[in-house]
Amino acid sequence: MAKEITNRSENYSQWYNDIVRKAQLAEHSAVRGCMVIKPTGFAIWEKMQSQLDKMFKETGHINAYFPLFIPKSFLSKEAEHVEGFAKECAVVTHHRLMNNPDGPGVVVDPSAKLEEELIVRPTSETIIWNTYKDWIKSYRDLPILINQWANVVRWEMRTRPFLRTAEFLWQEGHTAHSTKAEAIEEAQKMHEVYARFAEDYMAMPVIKGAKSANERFAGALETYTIEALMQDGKALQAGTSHFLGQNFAKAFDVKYLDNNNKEQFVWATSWGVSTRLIGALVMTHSDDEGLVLPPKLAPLQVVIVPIPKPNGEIMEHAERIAAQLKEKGISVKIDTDKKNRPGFKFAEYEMKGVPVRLGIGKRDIENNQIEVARRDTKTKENVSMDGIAEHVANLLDDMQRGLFEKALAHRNEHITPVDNYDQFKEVLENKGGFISAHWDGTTETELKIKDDTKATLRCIPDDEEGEGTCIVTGKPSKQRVIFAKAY
RNA sequence: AGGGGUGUAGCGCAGUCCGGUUAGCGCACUUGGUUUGGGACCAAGGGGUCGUAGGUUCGAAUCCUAUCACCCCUACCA
Repeated sequence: MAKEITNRSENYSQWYNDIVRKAQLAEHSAVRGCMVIKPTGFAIWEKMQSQLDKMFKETGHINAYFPLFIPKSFLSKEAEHVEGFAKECAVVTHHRLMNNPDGPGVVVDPSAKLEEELIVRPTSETIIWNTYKDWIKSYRDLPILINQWANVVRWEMRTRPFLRTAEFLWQEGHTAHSTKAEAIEEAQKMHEVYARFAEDYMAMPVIKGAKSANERFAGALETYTIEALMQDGKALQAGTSHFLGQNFAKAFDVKYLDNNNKEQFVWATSWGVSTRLIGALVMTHSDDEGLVLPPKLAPLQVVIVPIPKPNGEIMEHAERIAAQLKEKGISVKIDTDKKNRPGFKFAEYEMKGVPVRLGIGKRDIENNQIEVARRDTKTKENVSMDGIAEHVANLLDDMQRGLFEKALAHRNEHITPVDNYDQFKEVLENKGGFISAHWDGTTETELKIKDDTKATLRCIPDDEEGEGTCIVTGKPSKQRVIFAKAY
């Protein structure tokens, strides 16, 4: 039987594309740069959404929805913001079509030109702060802690499923505060929420830190990031949280009266994660056999395969076990298909990343046992049918932990401290991964490294101490920072 | 955005250079049968505006022009 998925060692990009397609997460659409997220891929997103949404609610946030379209003039109100996004905006210029006077089909009606063009949101700061202006009058109106689940459009030249698409789904939190300290605390709190989600639910270890001035969000004073390492040694920015200072408040004139009856500008944050996390999930855990998912985010956690095929007796046992699993909150499906043979199904479910597969046949029933196969290690064991639900529940926990530990080990093996520029280049070239090095703190040095090596400054880690000297200039450095080639 | 490549059935491809019966092959799909504890086998079927739009020609998957999409390598980005 032909191998359906390219090996990682052969062609990592192709491997990624194969997984996305074969595990039916997404496919290319008729629209340039836009993908169709298929039911399996969307189910993963729904799992992520429901958990994140819960965490946002627990930290006091509520959901709302703002328009898809943004008046062009709004975008230009914050100078750095417009500079960051102007190059990748979709623009709506007309509001009507007409029959083509010169032939078949329809054309844009030239008489229907918009007075002011509309931008399809690349992010919503401007429309939101234009709205907050009306909502905020007094310190009593603050804080505003709002999140929205939405789609955004960034007109990218090169796209890849989930990692970079012209349209993507995300959440964006936008908060307004009366003090600087409170806004910084908010940005850091959400940074922490993202890190916890990545590690506890995606089983994906991340480095928490701040972005350099050069890598900051357009319009932010500080950007906090979680950076993950993919299996090919490249870094992926998995979530960012921004302290926006008073930039947007000033651009949109959002002021409040404090308790001394004095006008003050409002302090802002924004934070977001996107469907890119699905790409991160794929590239963190999957193998040459297909998708591997952490149980907490797997749309289907357990599949029961009757062997060789469903019949009355086998189904009786299968349904009983399925009921026991559901009792414990485990999602389970019995494969009642009679067309394919067990071997085919095994390969199929491995490709799709179902964490646990249970095989039940005549032999098992005679021995009061069940065959339990785990996707992550590809090992099988026979387990007594009594207490099987308990066993599977523990197994899922083990797998969740095991996937994190494995990813963590890989990540830790690929954080390499270096003390001079030659060593930096050598490690980047031959080993890849995160490189921990001293840096003098200037954009100039950062850009030189990028020009020389293509590595970017991923983050200035929170938990790094110890002074040193910059590997490029020899100037003093407050702490080591993380460089890597990135997605 | 620059360079290179590819578009032929759901998927993977041959055919294109050198135009000429009814456009092929493998997998997948349908039906019947035999199988069934790690990707089964036999037989008979169904499925194509050859990416799209023009053009050249008696005749175009094949030649010409335009256009769109995707892939790889660079540049930019969640």
